[in-house]
Amino acid sequence: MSNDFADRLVAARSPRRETKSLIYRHALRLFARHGYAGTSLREIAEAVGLEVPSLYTHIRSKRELLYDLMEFGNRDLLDRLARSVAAVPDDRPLDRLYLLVRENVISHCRHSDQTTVVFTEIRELSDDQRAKIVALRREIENLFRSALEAAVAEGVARPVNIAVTVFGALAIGRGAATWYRENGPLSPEEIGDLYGEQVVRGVLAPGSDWSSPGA
Amino acid sequence: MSNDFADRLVAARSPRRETKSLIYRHALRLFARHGYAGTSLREIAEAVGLEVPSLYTHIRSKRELLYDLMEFGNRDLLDRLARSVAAVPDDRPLDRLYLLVRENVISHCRHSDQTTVVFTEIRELSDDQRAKIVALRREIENLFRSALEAAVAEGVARPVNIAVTVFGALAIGRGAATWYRENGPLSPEEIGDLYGEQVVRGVLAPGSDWSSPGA
DNA sequence: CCTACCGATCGGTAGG
DNA sequence: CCTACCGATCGGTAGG
Repeated sequence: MSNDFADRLVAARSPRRETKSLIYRHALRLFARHGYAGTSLREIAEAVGLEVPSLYTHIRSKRELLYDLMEFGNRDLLDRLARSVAAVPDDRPLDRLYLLVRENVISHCRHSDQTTVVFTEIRELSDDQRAKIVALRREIENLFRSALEAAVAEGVARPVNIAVTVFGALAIGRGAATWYRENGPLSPEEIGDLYGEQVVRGVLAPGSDWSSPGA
Repeated sequence: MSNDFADRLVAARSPRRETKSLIYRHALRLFARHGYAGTSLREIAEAVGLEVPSLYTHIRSKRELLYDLMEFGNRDLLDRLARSVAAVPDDRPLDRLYLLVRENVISHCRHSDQTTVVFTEIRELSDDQRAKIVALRREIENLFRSALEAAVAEGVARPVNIAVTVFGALAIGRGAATWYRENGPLSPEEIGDLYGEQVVRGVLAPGSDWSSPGA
C-alpha cells in the first residue's frame, strides 16, 4: 500500500522548488503589468497552473510575496551596479559615474518588470518592510553619490548638488524601462552609452576633458 | 408646503459644482497615494463626506473619474510648458530646452499628485481613453523635441538621439516628483535650474558656449 | 443626496 | 496540492 492516501497527500504537500520560482516569475510579470492591488492571487495561481490555496505552500501572504520580489530586485540591481565599477580605479570617478549610469539603464531595460515593481509598489509594504527596501535603495544611491563626490572633489566635475544629480541619473534609467522595447532600434547598451555620456557631460567642469571609457 | 418631500428631493439631487471639485481633489490625492486599484469609491466618498451612490451624481464611473484626472493633468502640464517658452525666440533653442526642463521639474514638484497619477495609471484606461492620453503626451514630447532638434540643426548641440534625450529629460522631472518635499532644502525653481543646466550641458556641442537665461 | 441592496470578487483558512 | 468555504469588500443600481 505505498500509494495510499497519506503518501499521496505527503507528495502533494511537498513544495517543489520549480513551482516557487514559477510563482515568483508570474507574480513579477502580473504585478508589473497590472500593479499589486490590481493583481489577484487567483490570477497568479491560474498563470502558474494551481489553485489559490496551493500558493500558500510557497508564500506566506500576498504582501510577503511582493516584498520578496522587491528585495530581490533591489539586491540584483545593487550587485550589477557594484560589479560594473569593480575594476575601475578610484581616481577615475567620471568613468565610474559613466559606467554606473550605463549599467543602471541597461539593467532597467533588460529587467523592466523588476524595476517597475520595485519603484511603483513601495507604498504597499509595511513600515518594517519599507525600511529594509529603503536601506537597499540608499546603498544604490551611495554608489552614484561617492563617484560624483570624488569627481567634484578632484575638480573634474562642477560643484553640483550631489543628491539632486544622483536622483536625476537614477530617474533616467527608471524612465528607460517604461519606453524601451526589445525590438526597438536601440539596444540597452546603446541607450546606456548615450545617457552615460549625457550625465557625465552635464556635470563636467568647464575646463575638463573626458571621453567615455568604452570609446 | 414649500418644504415638502419632492422639494427636498430635488434640492438633494442638484449637483453642486463645489462637490464635484471636492471629489476630483480627493480622488487625485487618494489615487496618487494608494493607486487607482488600491483606492475604493468608499474611501473617496468618505473623504468628501458623502455616501458612495451620491458620487454618481457627479461621475459616470470610477474609470471615467480617473480619465478626467489624467486628461486634466496632461493638458495642465502641456499648457505650463508651452507658456514657459512662449516668449523665447526660435533662434535660442538651448534656452527653450533649458526652460522646458525647468518648467517640467517645477510642475512635477508642485503638482506631484497630478503627475504621479498621470504616469502610473495609464494601464487602467480603456484603449480609447489611453489613445487620447498618449496623444497629449506626444504634444508634450514634441515641445522638447523641436527645441532639441533646432539646437542640433544650428550646431549648438551635439547630434544626440532626439527621442532618447527627450525621454531622459522628461524622466528627470517625473523622478523629482517622487522625492521633492515642500519643507526640503531646495525650492522647485532651484531644482529646475539645476536640472535645466545639466540637461543643456549634457547635449552642448564641444565648442559651444551657453549660460542659463536666468543668470 | 440618501438607504437598501446586488452579484462578483477579494485574500485567506480548514481540513484532508 | 486539492475542495469547500469564510467574512469582508468591491463597483454599481433601484428607488425615493
